[in-house]
Amino acid sequence: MEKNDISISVIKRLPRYYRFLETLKTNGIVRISSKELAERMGLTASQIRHDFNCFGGFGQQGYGYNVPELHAKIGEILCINNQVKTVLIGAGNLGKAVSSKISTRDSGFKLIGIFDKNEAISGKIIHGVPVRHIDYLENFCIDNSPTCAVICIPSNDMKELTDLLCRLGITSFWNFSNYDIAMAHPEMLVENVHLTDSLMTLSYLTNEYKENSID
Amino acid sequence: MEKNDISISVIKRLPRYYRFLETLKTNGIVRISSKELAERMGLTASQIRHDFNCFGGFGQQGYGYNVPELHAKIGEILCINNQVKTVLIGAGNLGKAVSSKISTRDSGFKLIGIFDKNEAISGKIIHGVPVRHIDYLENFCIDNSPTCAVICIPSNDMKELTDLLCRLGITSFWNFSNYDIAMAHPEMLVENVHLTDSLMTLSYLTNEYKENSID
DNA sequence: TAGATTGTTAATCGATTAACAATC
DNA sequence: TAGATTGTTAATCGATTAACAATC
Repeated sequence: MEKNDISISVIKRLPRYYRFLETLKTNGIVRISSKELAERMGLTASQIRHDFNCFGGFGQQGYGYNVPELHAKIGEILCINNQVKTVLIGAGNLGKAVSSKISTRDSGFKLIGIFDKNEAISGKIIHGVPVRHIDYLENFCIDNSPTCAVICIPSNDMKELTDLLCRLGITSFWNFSNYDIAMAHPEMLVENVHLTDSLMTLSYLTNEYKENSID
Repeated sequence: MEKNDISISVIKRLPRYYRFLETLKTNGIVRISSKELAERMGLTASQIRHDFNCFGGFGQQGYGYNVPELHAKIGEILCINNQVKTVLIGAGNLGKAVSSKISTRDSGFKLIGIFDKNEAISGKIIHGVPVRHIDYLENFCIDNSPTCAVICIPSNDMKELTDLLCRLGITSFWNFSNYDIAMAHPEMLVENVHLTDSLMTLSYLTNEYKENSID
């Protein structure tokens, strides 16, 4: 099976496998069976074997999986060691919080520019990168060719901004705004983090739970 | 069909419907058909009718759906007007960013306490709520009975913290840490926001996309 | 070899889509 | 009434789980 055939539901589970295997590795655990991993992660052994098999059998019958090997393999699939050039738009609290995730070693991304419309914070250094005024975004992109943009500003004026970024060579977005980039630019890769949607879902579940408790 | 029978995949779509209908309402649009809504949202008309029908038919044959009515109905299902008493643990950049989401009118939650282990920021006011030292958490919960906790601190020491919060009457978590609360406390409601997982998924997709472009 | 555990196919389950009768 | 569009059932599609032969 080709790498490109891994279904999106499997891909969404890879980061959790990766993190979990990292913990096992740190604790010096070298081998694990699908059964034990399933118990620890709250999945079925069947699903784990099915998932791992999507990208080539790395287990050994009668033994299980080699933890460091599997961990490295998943990291490779996730391209954790790449350094995709990335710009951050918006240096408020959310932007600052998010910048530390991008700047983590092995994030797969390299933060090369930060932009904000607030002139008062221009020149401030965040994770080694100076904040520039948003007016410098266009020239910066022409000079440095980032391919990923992280959006940490409100949805107003997002149409102009994303149109500009797409023209300037951005191909993927980590989007924290409610603006629907994927609808406006179907050719772009967009990973959305909709905090308000997540909170609304929790609201629904919390209240449903209460109702059920009463019965 | 009972409210409790709405499947999780439908629930996850409700906030987006809600936001979309809000925009339509703001623009003075009163009626919309499943067909048009589908085109605008990038879904199928069939799915929209199926989804809306889960919580009772609110459309009218030959007419479509009444926007303000549907918007209000979904808000009601999401319990957007509730005021679930909530404490925030961690007042760093992420905590501050997240506190503004909780404090939004119609979030369904009410921020009543903020806690941090950094004594230097004790007494600072965020969205009208003072930051307290984490040592005061226990007594605060005994006095004020919050039922939801928002976790914006690293995963270390999370076991002790979540054990404490569960003992103190917390029943739902908005979890930004990598600690697996749901595995440790299966009886809790947990909505996870795993930023690193989201970024890793984007890393995979970005690199897969590049490979395909070359071919 | 015997026991353990994978890889892989088939069966099941659930979610999405298609179709169309009901009805505004 | 005729046209439009829903509500709802059936068909399809895809993801998860079960089963077991392969094999370490």
